[in-house]
Amino acid sequence: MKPICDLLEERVLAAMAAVGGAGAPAVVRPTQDGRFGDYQANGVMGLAKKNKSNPRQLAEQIVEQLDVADMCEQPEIAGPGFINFRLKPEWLAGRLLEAVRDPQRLGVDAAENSPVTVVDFSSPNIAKQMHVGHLRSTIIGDVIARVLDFWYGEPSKVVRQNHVGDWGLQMGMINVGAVIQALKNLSGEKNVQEYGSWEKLRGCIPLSEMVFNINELEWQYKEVNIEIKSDPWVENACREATLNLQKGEPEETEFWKKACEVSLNACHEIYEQLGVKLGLDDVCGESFYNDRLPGVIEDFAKEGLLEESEGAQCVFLEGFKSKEGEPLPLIVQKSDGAFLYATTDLAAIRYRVGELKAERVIYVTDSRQKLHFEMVFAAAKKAGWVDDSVHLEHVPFGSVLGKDNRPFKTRSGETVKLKGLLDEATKRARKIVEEKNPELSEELKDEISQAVGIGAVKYADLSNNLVSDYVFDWDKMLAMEGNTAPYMQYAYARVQSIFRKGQIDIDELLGRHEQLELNEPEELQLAKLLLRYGEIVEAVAGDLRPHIMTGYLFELAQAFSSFYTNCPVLKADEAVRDYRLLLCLQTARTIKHGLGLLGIEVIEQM
RNA sequence: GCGCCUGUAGCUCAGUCCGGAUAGAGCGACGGUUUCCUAAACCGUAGGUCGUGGGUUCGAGUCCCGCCAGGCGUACCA
Repeated sequence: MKPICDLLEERVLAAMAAVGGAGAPAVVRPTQDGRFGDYQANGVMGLAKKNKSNPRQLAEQIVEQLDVADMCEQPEIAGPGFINFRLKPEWLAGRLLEAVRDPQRLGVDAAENSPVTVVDFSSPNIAKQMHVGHLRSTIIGDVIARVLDFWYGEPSKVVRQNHVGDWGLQMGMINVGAVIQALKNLSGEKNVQEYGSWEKLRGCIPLSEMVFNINELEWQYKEVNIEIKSDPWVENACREATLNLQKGEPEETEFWKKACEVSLNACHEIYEQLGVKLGLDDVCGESFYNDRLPGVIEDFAKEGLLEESEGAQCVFLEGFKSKEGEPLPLIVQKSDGAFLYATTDLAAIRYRVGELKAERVIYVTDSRQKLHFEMVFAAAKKAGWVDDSVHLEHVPFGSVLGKDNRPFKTRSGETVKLKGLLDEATKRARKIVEEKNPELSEELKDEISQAVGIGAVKYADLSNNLVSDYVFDWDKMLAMEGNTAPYMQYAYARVQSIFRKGQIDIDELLGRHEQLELNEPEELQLAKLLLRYGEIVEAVAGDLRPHIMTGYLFELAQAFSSFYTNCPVLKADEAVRDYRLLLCLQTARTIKHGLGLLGIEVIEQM
């Protein structure tokens, strides 16, 4: 089904063309105020200005040409030249019925000619547990992938990429850390200073026999950082270990593989807990691009773009300036010969465009990396690796802040681990369920607290405009009132309880109805909102801004709550009862689907 | 210094890309609603120099220029 907005747009355009205004935009929008009808066309005033004609007279001419009698009441001209449309209840009813008959897509058409799209998100580091710093990328990226996947339709054109940090010096560091720790365990608090080099250190313990979990790995990593400060040779040992790994030494490689496995398993437990669709298949980390890095440099050199500056290999791009006003380079190879993240990102672009055949690549990272991506994109274009048919997009987002308006930390100043955060969310939700509905079964309480707790964290994040920072506030996100996950889930549970109480057979209900009537204002309001779902999906897919969806769902849930209190369903006369049941059905589906695109679960009871 | 982002009701924020009608929500405050499908709800009231000064326009929260405040970034971390 074509969105109502688009239908009206077409009709207005046709009418405008008929009075000599072909090519001018119709600017059809939903009205902000119900007194002006449901939709309005604002394009007439612009056209009048262009033609130097009287806007109200022009509007009259256009309205005479307008053919909208099937869907709207007689359009009205208002103010300086707005055309207002009020949709006919019977037309709305018919359309709603059509949407109800499409349980898969809810009457939302898939986009045409959608591009193969890579969504790069989450990107945690090996050897460290995921923390709040990964929260936004992970859930926003997941939402973008879900929305585009639905909007693009079958077959899927969305490729998820988890660009994990699994290479570089930190890999050597965890290796050194693990050995030091193992030695300490064997010989008490013995000082490791005597070893003096990686060669001696690694000889003490067979790397392949080491066993560790993610907590140990992380702790060891921190310990190494401390050791480096007291024993300078440790830093060299880390470099040697890293070098051995890069050379493919079997022992270091095996250790590295195990560390990756342990870390990734921990990440995937978090994804599962969060309900994020990101699998091991989607992992394509820095190490993957390792042997493609020299090629990046070579190609820049071939294109004549490579310049040496202060010992580093750089690409200079127009429009980027440093502090001193000098040209700001994109460094692709450090003076010591090592590659850095710009190099890896460039190699990744080439891989995605060249081998994954991506036509659109979306990077979901915090806004501090904006400049980095601007430069990387510019460099990739300058080198000719991407042409104008490929869209590289950075979706920047703000930080998660604590109540003090500073980056979110624990009381002792540590980074907040995602595991603990999510567990606490569920725990807090559980406490509320216990208070509100102590009679539910334990199993149900668990299910509810899971959905509500995790949903609250995600919803709170997604309902903010991406670019702004937001303050992490348990009480606010778990509140039942306001634009929150629990409010939305509650609205859904209330609809479902109607079907449960009335023992409604949905197939039978659907089979029984060839028509639908909308009479009460609450019914009409609900129907109009339900029919806007497609417009919303399109807007979210187009702008990549999930809060458009949360805003819509909130409005929908409010409209339903109002309908629910004012229009009894099960107690209504048979015909009215069925019309209302259909409204309920579509409401439930839309909330479930919309929350689904946001990666948030619904529950049948709460 | 330069660049980017942000500044809208007591608080949290939509609306700014693409200019349209009397600037919208939620929370909090105040008042009302429960013999009735989940009151984790609903209905109502109060509350705004849209940071600020200019400009463009029939029309500016929205576009342009200046200024103020905060955050972030700004050559070998990611």
